[in-house]
Amino acid sequence: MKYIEKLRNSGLRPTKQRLQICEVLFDTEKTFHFTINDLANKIKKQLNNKISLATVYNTVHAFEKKGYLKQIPINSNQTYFDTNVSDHHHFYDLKDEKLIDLETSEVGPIKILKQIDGKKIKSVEVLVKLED
Amino acid sequence: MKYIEKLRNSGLRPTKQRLQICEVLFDTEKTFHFTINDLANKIKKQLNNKISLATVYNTVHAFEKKGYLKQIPINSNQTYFDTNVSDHHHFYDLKDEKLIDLETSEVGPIKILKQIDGKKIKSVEVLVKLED
DNA sequence: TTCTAGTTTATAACGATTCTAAAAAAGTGT
DNA sequence: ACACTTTTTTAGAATCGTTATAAACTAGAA
Ligand SMILES: [Mn+2]
Ligand SMILES: [Mn+2]
Ligand SMILES: [Zn+2]
Ligand SMILES: [Zn+2]
Repeated sequence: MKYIEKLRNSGLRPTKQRLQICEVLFDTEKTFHFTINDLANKIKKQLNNKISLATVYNTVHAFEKKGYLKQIPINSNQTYFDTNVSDHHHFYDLKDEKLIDLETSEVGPIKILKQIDGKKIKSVEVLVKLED
Repeated sequence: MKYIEKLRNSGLRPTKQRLQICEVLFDTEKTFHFTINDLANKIKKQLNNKISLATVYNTVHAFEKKGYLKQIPINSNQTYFDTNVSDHHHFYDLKDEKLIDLETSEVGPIKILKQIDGKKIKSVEVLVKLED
């Protein structure tokens, strides 16, 4: 299995559950956005297999910490994650409540002209809200 | 009271509670960021007066709908609001979990080179995450 | 195999937010 | 002032996403 090494190198034991979640998250043509609930449902359908919700939470947070997932800063009752961990931005369709990727190359260079003493910039993320 | 008209013009009855919340939110030198809980505490201290938490929620949402407050897109267990309703951006200090304003004039012009069919851009918000 | 630390699991707990329904207040007309 | 309607406030309950718990299980090492 191609994820065993990846997990081992991260200090995460390659358990059956983690490998299955890897499949669902990373064995895809395209990257995607999801909530924990989305993911739990996807696992059930796609793998015909129940993984405890607590494990889904634990795994998603572990993967996020290792940089295999990103959390998307948006206001929602649920937290959104992204399997696209490259630097990029998002459209948020307010009506459909859907996220759409906006690549860095699709946004002109962003100049931050203010500095905060003793702090470094870790990331710059743009959220473009859409209406009809 | 200077907020009576403002509320009436918005179709909101100028109740004692709403006027008091207006004072706390808008009778300040500087704009600020807050959570519902922050606000409830501020009311208690500043006005020596209890307002039901449900009313604080209702009022904040009513004010947001009327455009007197903005919600800040950020991932936190609590929702952050902003009394600065002008178009502007934010730094987020990951360590101190604090928001800092970043004015539009302090960010170079942002070009969005991608369009979504049938949708208009409502807002463009930048979140700059800070680390030490 | 035996041991140990890490992981999974069902379930409880937590906490921010929303809902409920009854009481209070605001607005309107007389 | 009064009667009447509509909006608002309120305490408390309910909801629901997320986190904590603690017991059972498992991976990896010796
Ligand atoms: Mn989380
Ligand atoms: Mn809200
Ligand atoms: Zn994305
Ligand atoms: Zn602000």
